[in-house]
Amino acid sequence: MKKNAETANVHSFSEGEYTTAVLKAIENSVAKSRASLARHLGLSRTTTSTIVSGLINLNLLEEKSLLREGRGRPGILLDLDSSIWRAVGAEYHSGSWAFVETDLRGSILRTGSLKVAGRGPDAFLDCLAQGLAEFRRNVSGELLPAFGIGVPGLVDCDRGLIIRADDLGWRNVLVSEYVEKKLKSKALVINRNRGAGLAEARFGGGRGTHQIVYIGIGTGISAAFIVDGELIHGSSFSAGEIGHITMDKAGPLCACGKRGCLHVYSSGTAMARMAAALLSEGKESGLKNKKNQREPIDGEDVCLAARAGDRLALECLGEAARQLGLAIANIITIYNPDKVIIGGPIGSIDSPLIGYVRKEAERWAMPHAFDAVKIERAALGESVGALGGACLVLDRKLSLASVVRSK
Amino acid sequence: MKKNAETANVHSFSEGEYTTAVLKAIENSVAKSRASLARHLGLSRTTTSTIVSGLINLNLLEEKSLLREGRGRPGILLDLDSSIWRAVGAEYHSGSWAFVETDLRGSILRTGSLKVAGRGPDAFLDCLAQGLAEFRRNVSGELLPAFGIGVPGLVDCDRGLIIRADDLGWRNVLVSEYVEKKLKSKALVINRNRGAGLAEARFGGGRGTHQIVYIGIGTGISAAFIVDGELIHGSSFSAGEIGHITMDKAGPLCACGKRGCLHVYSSGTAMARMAAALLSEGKESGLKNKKNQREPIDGEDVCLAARAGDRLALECLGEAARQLGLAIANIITIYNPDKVIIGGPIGSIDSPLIGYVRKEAERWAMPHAFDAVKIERAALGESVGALGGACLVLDRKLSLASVVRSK
DNA sequence: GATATTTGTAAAGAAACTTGACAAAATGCA
DNA sequence: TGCATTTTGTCAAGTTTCTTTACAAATATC
Repeated sequence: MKKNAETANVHSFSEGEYTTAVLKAIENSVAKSRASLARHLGLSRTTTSTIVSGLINLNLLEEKSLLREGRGRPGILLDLDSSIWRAVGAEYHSGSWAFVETDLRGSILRTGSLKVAGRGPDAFLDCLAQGLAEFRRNVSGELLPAFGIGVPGLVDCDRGLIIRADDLGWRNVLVSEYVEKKLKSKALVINRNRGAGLAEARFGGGRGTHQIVYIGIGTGISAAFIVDGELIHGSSFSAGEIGHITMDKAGPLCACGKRGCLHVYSSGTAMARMAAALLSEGKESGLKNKKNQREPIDGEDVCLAARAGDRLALECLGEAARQLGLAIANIITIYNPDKVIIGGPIGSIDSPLIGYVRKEAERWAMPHAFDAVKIERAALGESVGALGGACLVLDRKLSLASVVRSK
Repeated sequence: MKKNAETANVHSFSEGEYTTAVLKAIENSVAKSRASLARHLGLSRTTTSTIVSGLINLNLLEEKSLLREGRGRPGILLDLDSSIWRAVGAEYHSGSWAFVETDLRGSILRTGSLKVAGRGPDAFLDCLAQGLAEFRRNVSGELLPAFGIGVPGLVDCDRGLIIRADDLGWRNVLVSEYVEKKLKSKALVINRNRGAGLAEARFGGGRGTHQIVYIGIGTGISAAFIVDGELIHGSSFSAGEIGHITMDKAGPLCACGKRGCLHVYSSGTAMARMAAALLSEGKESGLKNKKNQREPIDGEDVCLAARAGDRLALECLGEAARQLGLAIANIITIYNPDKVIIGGPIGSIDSPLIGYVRKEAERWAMPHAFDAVKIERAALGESVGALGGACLVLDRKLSLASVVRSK
């Protein structure tokens, strides 16, 4: 497809509609060879061949084995070329920056981290730029010239800034601007939880599904809604903020000033508070030891104890699941997703939580919608937030790779 | 754009990507003249001119006045041509079929209705086919060869059937198949409430917004989620069924078998039940007269009485709004829409309901999301459901018109 | 009234896609 | 085994779509 000179990118290789479609079809495994691509996209085999050649030249695709299926000459299996291009993503989490380097298929090749020295957005940004500069030095291939960055708080993805992060007390942190100035490379910013959801949708359990809901549980709770691989941002970038839906108008006071938010029942913070309260009532639990060590109990401790069978911890999880299950039930009824993925530092733990949630959701969701949904634990590991950042870069691999090669 | 012969539509006129884009740009008023279209779509003025000529030839666009803005030669204002093509939509509602004829801009030119004689899906379908056959005879222009049909219940839009309509006790009603056989014309089927939401999004208060939520309140409650003009169907076509989200696990029993559904608090049925209960307690109200007439009070009666200032009716509305407002607050927090449109037979009445809901929603929604949303009453009138059907036809005006003209 | 600016169209050329043909590589059947 | 059948991938030639360049028409500004 040709473009007007006023807005055109002048490259040796076309970035047309069909080129994107070919890449997507291969990514989603809906087509495997040139001929099946042609059938799937309604293009001639010839054109498909030309497009594929271009993508192979750009090292975005590679030919693999032969496809022996049915009779006739076997096709050549095509897949993303994982040998050349690299994406770098970052995520800020509990005082540190985590970095990942991935190939085009989203496989993590290398990780890194850097603890932020100091407080406030300046130290936060400074450490990010330093960490990225260091991390990109050791990239094992050709770097796609952009960084994807997962950060806490409400993010304006268009302008690349944190509108506000209430936990940290920050407002209007210009992340993209800072990184782009320091590193002379494009920076794409996303809420870290939404990024994790995107990563799960693309590379985790969400592969091949149309509508997924990712629910990230850590100290807080938030969600990501993904329709056909695209994140729903909302009109002011707050779609998915389920932590502050009201479960009970007369419930306990939440930090946000309202009462009975999901946050006060089912977040890691809530689990920890509940456990501490029960312990101070004198109930028996393996968590006592931890308490004696003067380090406060957190949500992860509770989940791990529950996994080990601790009765007090199980009680806390059950209580959290009662409200979380109801919230998920209502989301399933409202939104009718294919899949609900439970992740985040707490949600990823192989604890009884997901079983409780599933049972509760089944009880309250509309049966038709519940029958269509699978509720699963997140498939990806710890670096999923930074991987979410890398997703943003990988989404643009075609244009990024073209820019590099046209130089 | 050329298509492979295997899947191609052989027409005199191209239905390419850009042609669709030109139509959409004009519909959404993002561009007005050939030159502004060219800039907006990144095309040359020449190509844009060619595409526009084709659309004018097909009577989809027309030239209107000159655009005198700034200096230079004035452009020619383009708009949808409302003089030739007609779309027909239908909706089933309380025992009758309603029909509308619209022009390309969604203006209603003519309405009609037909009462269904008999019960059950056979009479329902028979009457639909009869009514459409009669209604299309008097179309005032050229008919786009498809019918858009809004029906109650859970609808499989791909296959054009009612999966189930619990209120009526029906299952697997093959609407498209029947209509297409009887009328030799394509039939597009949608849930009537979702259709109404689509109509409001396209032609009502939702014009120009990105994410809208339409909430239809009649005897039941359901919603439609529309992102960038496209309806979210969900994985099994039940996205938007908010009538059966659980507001209170210990609430009153709902017809669906669960407790405390939104339906039992805020539907028209619920309002009527509440009013009847208060009356039987001996409370004073203008609704008494109605009751004496041995015709049961319904939700509309309550809303109309409330509008007139009746205290008992106002109490019922306030009670309904308390739960509805909370539900909407949570939807706003979760989904962060630009606009929430309250419609349906009950929601469309200019009663105090919307004021109550707004107040309640403000109280419980996350402030950031609430600040970004407008809560409004539906702008379109009674025939909105059938207009929703017509929307489905108008969405395909390009290909439908091409098919007709290529004959 | 002259100049600058913008619009819409025409003719020629470039780019993208298709058609038809053919060699290559497999299967299926005699 | 051999031969017909099927399917893939590519080449050359042709068609369609879009762009570039050029120009007349219609307005605002000075």
